[in-house]
Amino acid sequence: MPRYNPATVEPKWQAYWEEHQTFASPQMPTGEKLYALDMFPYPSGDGLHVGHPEGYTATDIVCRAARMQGKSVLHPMGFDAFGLPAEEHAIKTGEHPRIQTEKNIDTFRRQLKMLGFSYDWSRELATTDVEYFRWTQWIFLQIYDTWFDEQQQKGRPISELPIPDEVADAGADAVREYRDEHRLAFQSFAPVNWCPALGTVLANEEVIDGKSERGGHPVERRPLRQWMLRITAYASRLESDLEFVDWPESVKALQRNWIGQSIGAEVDFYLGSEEDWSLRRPVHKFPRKPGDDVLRIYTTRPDTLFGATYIVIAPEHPFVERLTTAENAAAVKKYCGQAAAKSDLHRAELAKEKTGVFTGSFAINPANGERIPIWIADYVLISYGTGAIMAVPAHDERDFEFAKQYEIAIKCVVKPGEKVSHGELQRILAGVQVYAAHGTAINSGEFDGLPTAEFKRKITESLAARGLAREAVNYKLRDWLFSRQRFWGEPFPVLHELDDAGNPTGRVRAVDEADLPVDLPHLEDFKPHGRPEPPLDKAPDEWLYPVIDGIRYKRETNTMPQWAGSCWYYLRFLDTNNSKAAIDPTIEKAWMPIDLYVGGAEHAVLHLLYARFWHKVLYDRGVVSTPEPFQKLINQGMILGENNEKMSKSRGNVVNPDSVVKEYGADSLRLYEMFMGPLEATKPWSMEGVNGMFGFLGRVWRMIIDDRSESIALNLAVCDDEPTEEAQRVFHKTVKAVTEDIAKLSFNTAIARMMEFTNYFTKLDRRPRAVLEPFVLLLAPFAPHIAEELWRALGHEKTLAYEAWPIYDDDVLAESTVEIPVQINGKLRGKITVPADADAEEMEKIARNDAQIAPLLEGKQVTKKIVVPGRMVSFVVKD
RNA sequence: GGCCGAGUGGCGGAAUGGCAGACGCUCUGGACUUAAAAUCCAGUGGGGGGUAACCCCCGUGCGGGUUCGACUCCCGCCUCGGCUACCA
Repeated sequence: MPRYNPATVEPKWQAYWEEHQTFASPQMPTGEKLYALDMFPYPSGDGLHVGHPEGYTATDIVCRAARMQGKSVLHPMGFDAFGLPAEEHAIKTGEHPRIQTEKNIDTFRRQLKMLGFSYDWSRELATTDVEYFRWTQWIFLQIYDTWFDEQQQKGRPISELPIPDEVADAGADAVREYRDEHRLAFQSFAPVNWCPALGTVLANEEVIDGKSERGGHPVERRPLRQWMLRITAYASRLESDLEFVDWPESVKALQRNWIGQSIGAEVDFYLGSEEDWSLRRPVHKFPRKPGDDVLRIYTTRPDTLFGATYIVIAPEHPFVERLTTAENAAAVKKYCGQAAAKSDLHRAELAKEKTGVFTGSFAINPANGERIPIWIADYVLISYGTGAIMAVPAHDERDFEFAKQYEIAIKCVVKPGEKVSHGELQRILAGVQVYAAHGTAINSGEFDGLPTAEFKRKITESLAARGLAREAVNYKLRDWLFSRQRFWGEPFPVLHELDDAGNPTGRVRAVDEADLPVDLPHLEDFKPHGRPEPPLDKAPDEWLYPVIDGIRYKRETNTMPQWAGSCWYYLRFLDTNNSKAAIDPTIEKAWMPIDLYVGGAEHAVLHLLYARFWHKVLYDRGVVSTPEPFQKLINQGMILGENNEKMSKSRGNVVNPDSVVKEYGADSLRLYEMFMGPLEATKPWSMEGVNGMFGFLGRVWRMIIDDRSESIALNLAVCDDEPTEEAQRVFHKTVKAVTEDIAKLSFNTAIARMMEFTNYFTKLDRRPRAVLEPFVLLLAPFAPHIAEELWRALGHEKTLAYEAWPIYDDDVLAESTVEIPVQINGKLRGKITVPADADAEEMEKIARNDAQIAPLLEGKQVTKKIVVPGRMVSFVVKD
């Protein structure tokens, strides 16, 4: 009777593991440790999709194998549970988002357990747990309490910030403001997407073409007081420390790209009319902040200074008003107003045609003393560099486009190298074609003839000596807008002081650590209150207006973004239930860093960058012991639908793991997802493929179990014979391949090797237990339920989870003879069988005498021969 | 436009200088069965030759190159996918 039936086998072993706490990790590792982590999921209402178990199965295999290899394994799971959908649901139904969130978590937990992952469930956490976000708030306070020391390239306590004398002399408020300006968490005004019709602020992804995603109402951009995190301070370290982590080069490239380091120069252009203004500069040197008499620009091509024919400043540049002459005032005002109304995205979409407006003012080019016009255009961004550029239309595509549009002079100062055709060269020299690459300087006075790289260095030095420029480094990375106008997020542990009239004084007070957590308040309902301020403005007064030492405060009503919770969950897993600290330092030292982190490529930039940033702050503040959290990273590939398209509800090609498990069992699902192809590849789903894995597990079952017996009984072929030499070889080959493939995360080939083992032994009617038992152990990480059941049937009482991993012997593997290909003139012409240890001479002799080869060599002259012992023989011949 | 990745049988894939297509799916034929399912056995890149064990030719997106030998390395393209987008 007992055919392979996962429906009975799998729940049985899941219950066993849970009852025996089989996969509980030790608090501290003994011996070698492995911390393998999955990117925890957002528990959406749809439940798990088949993409989730791909990465989860991979780490599970690694962990199960590591346990059998004697390592201390930490393998936890949790939930990134804050998020918009639960809040949207709450707005619609009035039900607290926590209720919906917990329902979804229950579904996810059930599904994860159904798949037999060896998580230590006692460490489960959700970012929405009050006891968890208590420490998220605590970390925010650490960040708030930190400033970045540029000299030391290190975050330090704000109490150690040196206060300049003039600030100290200005009094306590000035000192407080000075500190606030330097904190890694600071307040700033930033535009939000305010939708008056919905009465709420929308996230960027809820705005489509300037309209709300729901209802299509118009959305305006409005500045709002927000919290920012100074991630830019860490840009250099976030960039350079990538060198030390074992990540895919593509992900490193993505992060480097996002950080976007560029090296160039800041150059001051004089705004006044004084003839020899620059003579004053060497005395003063290049000032840290430019004065009102100059416009400071950033360029990566200081070598093109002689070709700068105009200046562009961003519409938001502080000098706009000052530089605009009376006759241009109306046009400038109109232009800047339009630019402000456009979102960044919108601005980019409309970028096909460059627009701008002339201010009426001019600036002096410090390289050649030329007077050039100053324009305003939205293709220059206020948030990058100095918000002002020198435009060199001959050598920059954007400037070229703009100059053509507004008929501004185009002056070629770089002569292209040899790669350019004659016609092109003429066009470039004439200024009718743009040339952005390197070359040789022309029309650049004393610098003529210099190659670009050298020119860059020389002119920067020369201008720097005159106090007109300096080398400068810029980053594309922006400071992190860290607040959201939402209910369902972590409250900030921050209080705003109020004066007697109830208005904010601008003084901010951090909530005492002892008073954490700051829980979310009770709200009567979750409907928008119709103002751009966050929904927590609706909170009851007892929550919103605490009084401390006789001073009345208003709580911060912004909440943290969803990223916050995922920035440090990997630390909390080490010490989940610690009520005294975020994490015990001894435990942290013992388990960190994460040895294997697996997740989707969609998190290659933001999540990983944000988490690395927090980690570095915590490192600087002595909370953690490693500079980087994620030592090795792997992105699992996307699983497409059976039609080769992205899985989505609208395409109707979503595969539900519940139904797959119901029909084939978790082991087949796990095995199939690993067999589909390389972990990192994108690959399409196939139900027939799952069925194929089910068939394989059935063959494994019948190889060991007598499926015609009424009760569980071993197949009659299972015996205590000594395995034959060939059987030994097959077995050892399997052990070696599976062991090595798991280490390489090459699970598809590991499974193929186990299939070969099964094909071989199924054909035998004497199957030695001595190889079947260790085979079951090899299979266990991939298909743990059936492996446990077979292990039990083979007469073992306990779980196999901690049985010693089989070992292989290369000597057993070695065959006495090997088959070697023989090539003539590069073509395969025959095969010879030679002793495995045959030397080159012997192999050549056998090849020459081979019945296939000999006739082909007859009468020919062998001009060259290549013999690789154990590999191949190759002859080059001519008539 | 930029960056990254991928193109190998009917399909998923294997081989990362040395016998292309391991392993699985599909399909075909056979065994078992009253029959079917399940299972087991055999075959399965294309073309050609031989009674036959077998043999020959072509073949890894396209065009060049390096090499005794290239799916693999180099140069130039094409196609598809992902991410990103005026960063001076």
